[in-house]
Amino acid sequence: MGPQSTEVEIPRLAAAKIGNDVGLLLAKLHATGSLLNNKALADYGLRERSFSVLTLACSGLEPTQRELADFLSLDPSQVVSLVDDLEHRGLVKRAQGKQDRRAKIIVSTAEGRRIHTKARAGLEVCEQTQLAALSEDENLQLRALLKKALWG
Amino acid sequence: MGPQSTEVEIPRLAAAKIGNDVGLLLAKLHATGSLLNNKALADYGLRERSFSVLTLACSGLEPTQRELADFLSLDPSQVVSLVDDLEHRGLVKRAQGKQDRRAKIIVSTAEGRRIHTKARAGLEVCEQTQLAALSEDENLQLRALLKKALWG
DNA sequence: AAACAATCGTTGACTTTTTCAATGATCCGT
DNA sequence: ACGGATCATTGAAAAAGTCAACGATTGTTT
Repeated sequence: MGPQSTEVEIPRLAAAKIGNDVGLLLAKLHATGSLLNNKALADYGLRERSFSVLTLACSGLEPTQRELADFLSLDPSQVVSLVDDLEHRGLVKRAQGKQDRRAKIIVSTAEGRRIHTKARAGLEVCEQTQLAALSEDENLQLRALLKKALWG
Repeated sequence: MGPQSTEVEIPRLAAAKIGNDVGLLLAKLHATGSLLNNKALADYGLRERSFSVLTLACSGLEPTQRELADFLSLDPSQVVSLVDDLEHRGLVKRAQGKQDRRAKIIVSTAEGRRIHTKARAGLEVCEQTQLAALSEDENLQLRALLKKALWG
């Protein structure tokens, strides 16, 4: 079958023009990454999104649900589900907004922070696996470029 | 409300650790990009995915549906739907596989290539808009890094 | 050559996710 | 105090994703 490395082989179709489309590249890397991430997070009963919410709840930034929805590109109703789940499991809790009593601030519990620390460790291994083809420098470059593209 | 540029402002939550997660950055850039891309493609009755299929059908690589599914990270049944739609509109057609008569090769029609050329032009404007914060060099770097991460 | 397991595209059922409008509570500007 | 806007929440409808089964065909084993 010819030479075969342990790496993922380049698919024949990558030669097409579309192999340069940022949209497709993002979609594909995101798809494969999500698969790995969700698998890694399953050990802690989390998925990519609930992990994101948990992380932000642990950040000390005291995000409101609206902020979570905007930041994570989710519908507000989806945030309700995610927070419901995390709250039922005692990992986060809803607190009343400080200036705005309509808003609810999501904060982590001690248990939530415990789980988050563990899960994050698992995820970082996972991320390293996904970007194994990149050097340390390139890894940092990629993050920087993505951030710049998003927020200038 | 303080100074306000025409650019997207940096959300408060981007300061969190998760603002460095490759997974989240990919998800977010992909989400905002898809929105723009689908909007741009709507003029031609296409969406991101059908455009991808059409592009590959126009590539001369004669992809099978299985290859499309693998390359685009889709379930084979989703490819069936996408090809059905494009075929009904006369943009692509199914041809019998050459070595393997089970497989079906997706090739573009003249009309398909015509639409594709137009749609691609629209998309490129769109991509440029999305990555406006990046310089020409950075734009190329980003593509290169994404490709390397995917295929080494 | 006959039998067997594996693969391709397709279908249909099932689950999950997304989208959207409506609601009560609260905020803000007038 | 009034009116319009925003927040979280609910529930319903639409879209997308997942998965197992099928006929046709392939490659392999015997």
